Amino acid sequence: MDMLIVPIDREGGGPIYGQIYEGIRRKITDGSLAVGSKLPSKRKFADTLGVSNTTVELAYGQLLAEGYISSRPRSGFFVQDVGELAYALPVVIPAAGPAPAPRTGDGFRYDFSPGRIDTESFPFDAWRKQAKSVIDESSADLLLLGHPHGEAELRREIALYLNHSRGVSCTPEQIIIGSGTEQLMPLVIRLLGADTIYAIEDPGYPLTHHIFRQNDRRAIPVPVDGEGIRVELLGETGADAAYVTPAHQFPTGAVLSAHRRTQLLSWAAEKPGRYVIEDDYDSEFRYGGIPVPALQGMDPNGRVLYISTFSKSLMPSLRIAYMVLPRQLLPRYRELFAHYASTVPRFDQQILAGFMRDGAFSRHLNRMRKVYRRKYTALTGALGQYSRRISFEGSQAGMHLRLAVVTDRTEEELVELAGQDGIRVQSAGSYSVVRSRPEGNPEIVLGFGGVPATGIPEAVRRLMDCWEIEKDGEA
Amino acid sequence: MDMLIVPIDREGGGPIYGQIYEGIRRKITDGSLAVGSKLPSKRKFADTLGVSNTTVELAYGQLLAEGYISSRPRSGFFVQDVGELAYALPVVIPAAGPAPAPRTGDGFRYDFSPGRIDTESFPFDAWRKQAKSVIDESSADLLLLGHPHGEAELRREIALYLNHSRGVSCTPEQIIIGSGTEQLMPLVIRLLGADTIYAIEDPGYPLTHHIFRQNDRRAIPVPVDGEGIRVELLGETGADAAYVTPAHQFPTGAVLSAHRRTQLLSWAAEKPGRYVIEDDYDSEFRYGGIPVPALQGMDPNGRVLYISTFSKSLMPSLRIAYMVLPRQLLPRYRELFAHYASTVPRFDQQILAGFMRDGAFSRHLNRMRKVYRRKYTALTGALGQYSRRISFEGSQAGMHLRLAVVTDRTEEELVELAGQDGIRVQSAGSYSVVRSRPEGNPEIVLGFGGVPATGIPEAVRRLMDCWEIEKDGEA
DNA sequence: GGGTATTTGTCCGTATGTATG
DNA sequence: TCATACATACGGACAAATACC
Repeated sequence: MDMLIVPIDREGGGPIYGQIYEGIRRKITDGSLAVGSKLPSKRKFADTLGVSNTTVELAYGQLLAEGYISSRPRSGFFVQDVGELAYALPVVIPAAGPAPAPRTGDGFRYDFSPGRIDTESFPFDAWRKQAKSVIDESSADLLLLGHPHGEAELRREIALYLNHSRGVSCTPEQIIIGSGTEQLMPLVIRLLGADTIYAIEDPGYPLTHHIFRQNDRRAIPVPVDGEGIRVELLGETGADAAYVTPAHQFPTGAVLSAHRRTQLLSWAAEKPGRYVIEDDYDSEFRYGGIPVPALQGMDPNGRVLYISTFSKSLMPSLRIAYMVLPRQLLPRYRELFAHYASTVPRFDQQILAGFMRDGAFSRHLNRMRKVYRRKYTALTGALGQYSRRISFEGSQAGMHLRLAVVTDRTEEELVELAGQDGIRVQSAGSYSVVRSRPEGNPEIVLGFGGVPATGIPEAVRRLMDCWEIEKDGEA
Repeated sequence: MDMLIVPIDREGGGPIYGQIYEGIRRKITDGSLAVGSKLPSKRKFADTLGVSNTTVELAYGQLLAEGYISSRPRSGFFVQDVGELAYALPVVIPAAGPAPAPRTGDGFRYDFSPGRIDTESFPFDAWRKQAKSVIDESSADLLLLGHPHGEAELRREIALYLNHSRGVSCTPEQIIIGSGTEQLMPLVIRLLGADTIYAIEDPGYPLTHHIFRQNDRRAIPVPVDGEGIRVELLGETGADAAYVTPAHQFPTGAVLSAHRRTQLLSWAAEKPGRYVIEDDYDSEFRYGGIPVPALQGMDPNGRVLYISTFSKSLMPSLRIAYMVLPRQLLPRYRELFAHYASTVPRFDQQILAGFMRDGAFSRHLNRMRKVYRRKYTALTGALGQYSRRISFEGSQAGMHLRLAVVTDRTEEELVELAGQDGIRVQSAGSYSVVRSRPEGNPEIVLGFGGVPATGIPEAVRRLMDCWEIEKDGEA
């Protein structure tokens, strides 16, 4: 056997044993060391390399643990057959790139995507405090699975919040914590059975439509007007369940009118097995008028499944949402999903529970209401200067606005033009289920959550410039 | 020398070395450790207790200084004759602490449920370190949604780990991070299309069967024997995809034999559209023989979907799992799930990525391997004393064992009897799809992950007592 | 071919640097 | 600064395997 050498860098190369391990591993995987061949003995190799035999021992031990070599006691170490490496070479993974791309909104100067939130006013300190306290006080117990419906502490805080602030009437037992609408909705779909037909808002939240389709459920689009979904059309659809966003319809921004609310609840009560799925995704933010209480609280019959999320009110990356089930559905839910564990990490649930318990969540909401109100007024103010060509409905809520633009261009062209100028916007048409607007003006959805209030005037000016829309007084 | 054990409390029990010192001192003074007998070597003891060499060294140094033991260089430490010196030493008075909450796992004294892990050896410090660094350095950017397939940093670390520790050949682009098998499998099911028929192991992992059923997919049970799933029967099933646990079959513990691996991969390659779903849930833990490389790495044709989780290797409550998709399925995956966001909080993903990058994960795995090996040997050792009535296969892997018990009782009766005595066990029959064992001895699955090694002998004794099974020598 | 010297893996005690709080 | 814990590295003792006479 000729002499095996691996280069050793005693300074910056990391642990010596690691370098030895790595050198040998490479020689084995690239075939320089034949299967079955004997490695130098620990002592010999240690002498050759000028290190102690324990160092070599550590390296050999590592290789042994990973199955690259085998040890025959008092004989030596031998290269193992690490498999048919001929056609399954380990992939070389590039070193961790340097700066992970500054992420300036994917290259957009202003990003009006709905779903983006304000990141400047997040109470990092309060959140960190909770996180540290949860992590520091974490007992071994927190490693094990928690309650399948979510941590009791968090469900309690959510129940308190819902009762006080949203007019939702529920106990912690009715609450199911999940990772988001896209995770909770399939559960709802299975809970309501395979034969249920759903009515959905058109235009509406596209992800939900997607979910119905992917779960092989029928979803009938029902038109939306200024008062929200046209409840009077529900009867014709043959639907058993209606998915609605009463507080602030997406994307039109309409608030479901009181009359239609009553209508909707009566529709649900008419037949056994009918349900309303109330998605209350951004109800926390209203900038004028009275807060719209949840539909769920107006329903004496337990026909409303209430579903909401912390994506808008805290951060999208947290991935915590929840739903409130009517009591009569609980037994069936438990039966169906007896084997399921909660999909949300317990640490995060505990952090959030603490955050709410401390009152940090309500303080945060109060602050954010002001922040978003400023953005809202800045946006409506800026847009108001173009009222000859731009119209929008001011529902004074949420984090998005829908514009109608008087122009010859199509929605797609407007989106494209804005994009070329570094401004991301979405066409309203992309949220339509039934594409039924070749006539009428093109419409654009502006999500203002992620745009700094100070930048909004400029953003609007650039937008109008690139769409060649002049101010009311000009031209 | 039989194993010396001292209880260690990592949280409130004060310095570890002090606890070790105190434990040994007591054993010496009360005579449990005979004069002249050899203490475990520092390394061995450190391994046994799951602490570092130096920690034991401190304890031994203290005992040495106080004359309880003597050191013979390069031989070991030996118990000195301390005579009646014992009671002259200061007595340690236990801190007043509030009743330390027995926490006996839902009222069970010993919980042999599979899926439970060891919580005593979790590296809280390393985890906390990462968590704090992520939280402290978190920029506002981390509040927004991340990559839908999971954080790039984490996918990179997983790819590195899989390539060099599991023989899985993949790049980060192939990896999808999810909240668990129950969240990832439905994606797989939709990815492979509505018409796919699945072959599943019988007996097998019940949750997966559940998922197939709830997603309206056909799943054909295929029997499992000592070499794993009977691949030769796959052809008859008409299945297009096979869900298997090759590294350590659940619940039988069988390792899929080399021959069947080849067979399985050829079966998959035979027809276009055939796939193998490899669930590698607890492959990290093998206590003897060579580590079984993943099937995925042996497959040149891209027919294996590899799926695994951190539930066993870190903690179930973290809710992070991942899958590796064959390259040719990536376009379809992106198309189908374009609208989906990752369901795992970004904070947790970043923490885990840092934990892996630091090497803390591999260290943890190495330590846990030792911990579980101890439990495994303790369990097999204890059970070995009842070999006339109890048989089991020692696959030297994973965190569970399957026993066959010679008795007139049914599996249910055995489970019930154990439960009455505060011991939770599961019947093997509960994992069968086709109930086909009225004949034959009842079988029990013991998950030893969550039972302290020190308690295993007693747990087994109690179990045998309540089942009225006598030791080999007795009766 | 049987005894012996050497080689070898394994296990051991020890020392130092570092991170953390 | 100090206590604690760990990773890394050093060199020696031991017994089994091997090579050699």
